This record gives sequence, structure tokens and C-alpha cells, in this order.
Amino acid sequence: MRQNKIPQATAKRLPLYYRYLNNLNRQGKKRVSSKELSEAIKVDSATIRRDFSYFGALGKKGYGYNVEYLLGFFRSTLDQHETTEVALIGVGNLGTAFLNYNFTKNNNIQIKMAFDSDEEKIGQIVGGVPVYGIDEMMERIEGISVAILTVPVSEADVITEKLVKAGIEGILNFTPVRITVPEDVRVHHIDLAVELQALVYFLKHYPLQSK
Amino acid sequence: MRQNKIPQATAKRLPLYYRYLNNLNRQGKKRVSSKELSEAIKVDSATIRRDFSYFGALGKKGYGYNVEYLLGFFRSTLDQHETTEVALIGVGNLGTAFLNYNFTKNNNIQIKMAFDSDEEKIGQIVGGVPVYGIDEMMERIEGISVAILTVPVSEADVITEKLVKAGIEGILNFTPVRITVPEDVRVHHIDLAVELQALVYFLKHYPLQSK
DNA sequence: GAAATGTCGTGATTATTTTCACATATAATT
DNA sequence: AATTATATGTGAAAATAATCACGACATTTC
Repeated sequence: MRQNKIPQATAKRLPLYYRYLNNLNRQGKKRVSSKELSEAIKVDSATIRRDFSYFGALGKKGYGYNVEYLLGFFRSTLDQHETTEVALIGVGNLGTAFLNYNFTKNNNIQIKMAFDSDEEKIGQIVGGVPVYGIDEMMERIEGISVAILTVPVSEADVITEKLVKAGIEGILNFTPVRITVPEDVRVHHIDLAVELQALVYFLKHYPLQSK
Repeated sequence: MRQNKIPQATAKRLPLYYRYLNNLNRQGKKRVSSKELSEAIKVDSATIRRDFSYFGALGKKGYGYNVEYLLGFFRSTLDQHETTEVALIGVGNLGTAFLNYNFTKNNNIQIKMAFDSDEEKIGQIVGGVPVYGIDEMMERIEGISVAILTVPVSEADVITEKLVKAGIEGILNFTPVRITVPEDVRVHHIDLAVELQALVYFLKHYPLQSK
């Protein structure tokens, strides 16, 4: 379970590979080469082969990769056989977008419950997920190890503290706040304003074409 | 304008620095050290010093950095003196979240217009931004160089093609589709399902604490 | 069944990024 | 004024990641 040898950069690409293989499989494709994959997902073909090779020799020379086999392999590598249950905190626009996203289609990830402090929202079912009051969070969240944080900035720190107390292990943080957690809690940040500004910066300072 | 020497990894962190310096300045803080910054934004202090040093000697030994000076410096580096106008395509939950996000507060980025194909939404003002029909996009978008793409998967390719024809230079793509564009158009992907699945993978395979 | 073609897996190389660690300079203290 | 504490900027090293390029082998074609 903890064969910690795969580079982080590779690990980040695995879900991407997995989803595309799923697509191919649905389309009934039987084989695929690193070159084809490369064109579809915009990752250098040598990088793809290298990535796959960390898991052993999954392909066949002169043929490519067997889609079904590869898919099955990634399914178990990405623990897709067991469903990961997730909680979402903050049912605003962004939170609602997540609730309506069907993660279970490609990934065995399921948002099991959501929390909000707005009386209007409590008790509703959004995207098939029940919304509870924040005050119920501590009891209800037990057994869930991953949280998506889509609350306003002002709430971020307080909620994070509660999540940590409730034993959460991973947080996908969409607030601009760099939340503070014990070192055994993993936080991934997605900062929408930063991403947008970075794109603008790259546009002005890193001309493409010539490259 | 094109002193292409700053590492990409550094460039991606600039907006983060900028926002935090803004916060400090608002709080009336006069000085800050790389160590303080490091604790706040969770980036190694040596990395911060190195990042800053690409722009010259911005600090003072034994003192740290002058917040106002540094802020002013980044403001011009990040082109914050001029407003960047952006269009958003797809006013669903995710799109609406963006429209309600006040980018202008910290960043001189303004979503100037939005597009959707839903008759219900056309003509509305969401978060202060007018929503037009997709069919008006080609005319209206002229002069805008950045687009945020928050449409359903099925629309992604068609809309992208239109955006490219309309002369867009950068796309912040939230669809899982790896859109195809000419090489002089810059695309940044943010794939929510991939991010979530990557977090889950890291949790299971990259134990923290010990590290 | 021989020749041509295709594609993997990987050693070696190169590029990029992070981190260490310390000389150097400023600021604070006594 | 001397001493101590602080914090930068950066050379050098280490870590991480991407890419090249080719031998080996499977598949396809003739």
C-alpha cells in the first residue's frame, strides 16, 4: 500500500490517465500507444512511458498498451475498487458545482454529505447530497477522511480547526486562506484568483509560438 | 516587458506573494521577513528569498522587506496598474461562483462579460456582470484576450474553436476536456475531479508525519 | 518467412526547482 | 562604540522532473 517510489509529478498525472483510459474503453478501443495518449492529453509520450514504467512493464513493444488491462491496473492502483467518501463544507456556488458533479461516474469518489450555516440550505438535497447544519458536523463527519472546503474566507480557519478535531486527513481547500493544520493532515490548495492571475502573467511575460 | 528569465515555478507564486503583501499592507504592517512570509503562505523561506532575488535585491539584510516597497514592486511586475478584462463562458454554478468573486479587490482583473446559451440567463446581471447569448460572443468578445471556460464537456470543443477564431490568447479551462488550440494560445487547466482524486491518492500512498 | 515498421522500456543526459549554509550587512541592545 | 541578534542574497549541492535516443522485440506486410 505504501510503495512510496512514484514521483509526485507522476502521481498527479495518474487520474488524468485513468479518466482517458476510461473514455477509450467506453468507446470500445482495444489498444493505445503512448503517442496517441500523448496527443490526447497533451503530455509528452516519453513522459507517459516513463510514468507507466514505474508500475512495471505494462505495454508490449510494437503494439502499445491494452486499454482494458491498463485500465484495470490503474483502477486498483488508484483504489477505485473501494469508494472514497467525502464531505463538502460550504454550499455556495462553488460548493453546489461540486455537488452536481458526478464524481462516481469516472472515479469512485462520493460526496456523502454537505454542511452549511444557512438555514435556507439546511435540510435540502443538492445534487443528491444532503445538506446539514455546520453544528452537526462534528458528529456526522465521523468516518470520513476527506473534506472539500468551499466556505467564505472568514470561516476558513474556524472550520479547518473543527475538521482537524473531527479527524479529517485531507482537505481540498478552495479558499485563498493558507490554512494551518497539523503536519499529518494533507492540504491541497486550489486558489482560483491565483490561477487566473498567473495565466494573465504568463500571457504577458512568456510568449508562446517562438518557444 | 519580456525579460523571460524568471523560472515558471517562481512566476506561479507571484500572485500568492502579491495577495499576502496586500493583506499585510492593509493591516498597516511596515516590514516582513522571509521567515514570516514563509509561515503564512507555507513556502520555504529560502525559496521566497530566491524568488524575490530574481527581481534584484529587494530586501535589506538584518531588516527584511519593506511591505509597501515590495508591494509596489510586485504591482508593476504583475501589471496591476492596468486592468485585464476577461470573459466567462458558461454561467452554471462554477461560472456563477467566479462572477461573484471580486477579483478587482486584490487583482486588477475584471470579468467584463459572460455568455451562456440558456434563455433564462441571457440578459441577467450576475455579480455585476452582464450575461449575453453565446451567439453574440464573436462580436462582443473583441478586444478581450482571456477567457474562463466553465461550460459542460459537450460544449468545450465548439466554444474553444470560436474563442480561438475570436482571437483569444489565454483560456482558463475548467472542463475535463484537453482542448486543442493553436500553439500561440495559452491554456491552463484546472481539473476538479483530477485534483480531488490526486488528493485521495496522495493520502493513501504518501504518508505525511514521518516525512 | 524475411523485411519493414512500430512502439516499448530505459540508460543517460539535460533542465528545472528546491534546499543548505554561510558571508555579509543592517539593526537592536547594552 | 562595541556586541549581539537578525535576515538577506547567493554559490553550491541535492532533489526532482523531463527529454533524448536507441536497443529490443512484437506486429504487420509482402
